Amino acid sequence: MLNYLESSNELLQKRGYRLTPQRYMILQVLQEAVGHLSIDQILEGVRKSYPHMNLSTIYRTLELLREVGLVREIHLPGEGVQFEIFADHAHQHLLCHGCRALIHLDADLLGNLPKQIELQYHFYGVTLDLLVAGYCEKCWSTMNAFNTSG
Amino acid sequence: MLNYLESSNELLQKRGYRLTPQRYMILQVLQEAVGHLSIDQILEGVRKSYPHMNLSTIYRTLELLREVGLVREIHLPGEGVQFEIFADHAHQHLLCHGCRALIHLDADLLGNLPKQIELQYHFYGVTLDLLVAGYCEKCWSTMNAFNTSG
DNA sequence: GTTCGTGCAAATACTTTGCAAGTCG
DNA sequence: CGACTTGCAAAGTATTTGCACGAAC
Repeated sequence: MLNYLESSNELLQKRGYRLTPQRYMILQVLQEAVGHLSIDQILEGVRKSYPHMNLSTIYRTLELLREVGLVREIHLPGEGVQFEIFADHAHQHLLCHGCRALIHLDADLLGNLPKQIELQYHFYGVTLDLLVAGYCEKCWSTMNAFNTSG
Repeated sequence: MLNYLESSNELLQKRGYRLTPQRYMILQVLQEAVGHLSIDQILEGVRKSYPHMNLSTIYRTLELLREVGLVREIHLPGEGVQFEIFADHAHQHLLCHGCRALIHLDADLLGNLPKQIELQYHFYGVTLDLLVAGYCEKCWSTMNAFNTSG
């Protein structure tokens, strides 16, 4: 997928930034990842090919890439920040409050909501992030053992 | 709303915990708040009536209350963790990547999705959190000034 | 008296910043 | 040369932990 990295380069240049080796490597790691990565995972990933990579460079780079719209950050309860390539798809997670199990939902649950919101609120390039949190069967019964009077 | 605090007490007791003055105050502050509060806001709030309140007590208490299901944590891009009384309503935020403006959406955008998910995934007591992120009109044009070739 | 909870101080973890040196246009 | 970047070290924040003391069961 050189195309992606090339177009990233263009975008950065237009904003007066360079696609340095470090930035390139970070984008590459993010791109090759299936989902979102934590700061540490990114660091690790880059260090496989460039052991010298510095943590503060990661932070600075991610902030830059976020600002120009190449990556986005994801927050999930109980976890640190994570990052991923900015893509035009909805995120849908199902989280159990009890055991903190996290499931990715694939079904298209949100339909044409994005369009609807763009029109209604004059927002553009919107992505949706749905977090469904509740209790899985197991944790639910644990909860209820305490909740029901008696 | 003494009822709420009383039932919190019951719940805690059942799990072998006590509703100490500190915990009581924290719940009270959260309850009186309109929306979600940051750790600092909670500390501040409690200190109005009890200047001695300690930060680590806040952390420990929130973790406890979260675990028993009385409060929940909320993460929004670019902000620290926030907490609120666990209530059975959906959160819907609209965030601008550019200026980080945050808008609460009131409309009922998600319909019967909760029920649907409970049935389909065997999760219970689910709440939904929708984060719609995009660019507001102003930031969108700024972006485009850079994005369009030329 | 034993378990639970708090305050305080110290330890960790996470993130940002300042600066000297290197790279690219 | 001048603007942009990085690595490193240091400074900041945020969060967690250990422990002695006090309160509740």
